[in-house]
Amino acid sequence: MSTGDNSLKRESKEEKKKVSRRAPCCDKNLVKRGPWSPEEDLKLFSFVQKNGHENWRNLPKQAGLSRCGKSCRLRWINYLRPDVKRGNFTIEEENTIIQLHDTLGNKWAKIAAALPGRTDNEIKNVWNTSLKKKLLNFKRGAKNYYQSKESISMMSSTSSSSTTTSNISSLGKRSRAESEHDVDVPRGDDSYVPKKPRESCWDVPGESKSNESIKDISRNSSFSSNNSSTVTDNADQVFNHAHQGDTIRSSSEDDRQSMDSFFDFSGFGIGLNTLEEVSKPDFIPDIDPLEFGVESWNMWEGLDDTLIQSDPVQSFQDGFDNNNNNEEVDLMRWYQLLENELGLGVTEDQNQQEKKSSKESEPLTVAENHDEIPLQEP
DNA sequence: AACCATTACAACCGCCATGGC
DNA sequence: GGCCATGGCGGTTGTAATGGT
Repeated sequence: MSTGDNSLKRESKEEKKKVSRRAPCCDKNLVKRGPWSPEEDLKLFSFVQKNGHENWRNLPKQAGLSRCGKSCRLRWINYLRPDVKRGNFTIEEENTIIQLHDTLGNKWAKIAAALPGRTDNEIKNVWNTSLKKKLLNFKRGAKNYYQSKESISMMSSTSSSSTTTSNISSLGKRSRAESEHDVDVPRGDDSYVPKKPRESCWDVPGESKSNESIKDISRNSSFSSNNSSTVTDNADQVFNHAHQGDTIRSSSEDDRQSMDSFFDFSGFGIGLNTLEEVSKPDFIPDIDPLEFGVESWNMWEGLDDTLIQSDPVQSFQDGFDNNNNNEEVDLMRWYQLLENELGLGVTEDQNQQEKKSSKESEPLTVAENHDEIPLQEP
């Protein structure tokens, strides 16, 4: 076959492709785009409540909206639908997302199916803007922790000399260059702290997002009634109510913040195979945080933040030195659990031996080396 | 106060799956 | 089986809000 034939064939194929290419669902010049106004929300909400949504393509026309049907559908599903749960994600929900993402990948719709009231879009956003980074920090922390731990073991077993100090530093510390080459971490440092989430235009002052949204109003005021006047009246009520809008602090903000501090170890955590975009050094233990379950996460959350965030190695050592403190005992147990999970476990006997040998040889204690093993960049 | 960087989230885009004809 | 319309999904973008300097 000649090259001319080939080009003809290719052209006809492309032509066919061009011809068969579906026309856009709506004329972008004729439909409105961008953020939805309260009036539009009101129209859509009222219409769907009254008539349902059998055909999204025709809906805008029937509802008096100059929007693409697809846009209406999205707005309804992601925002106006009565059973959409607003507000911040709970720890349990975030844990579920992490678990499911680990097994399903970016199957947001499937993940959303496991979280009633949450939309795939919302979950996707939370993952991309928050959870992914938190887990990244968590993972990075594991690296620091185990590096530090490793260096302590080395010191103990070799009756370290003064030269060890610098070794510890180099092992435990992440260089600036290293930090700056990390993937997807804002500001190139280790201190990612999510900002306060933005409030929706429908949020009501003094109420949580989830308490007094348009959806709840609809539920509480017989919005589902077939009586059109009732629908309209209630829709007006929604409209008026919603536009008292002012920024508020959601009731679950505390949950969010505690979760943030929970995750924001800024250098303490565990490996995750869910973050495929993160290049993993071989020596980083790659365990699945999902193994811990909600109870374990909650236990973490219950721990003193300073214990977790300031210096896990210190905490680790303190655990041996002060077993009377329940929290520290728990922490110690958790570390052991973690180590066992990682297959890097230091057994109880080894711990005792290590402690003993370290006392005998009197190396620099972790406490003394505190400044030498910074887990956070200043 | 102004500017800039960053974040969170709503919305859009394009592709794919499905079902009816 | 092919075509078409529609809905669903995941990736990406746009932008308001926020915080830091």
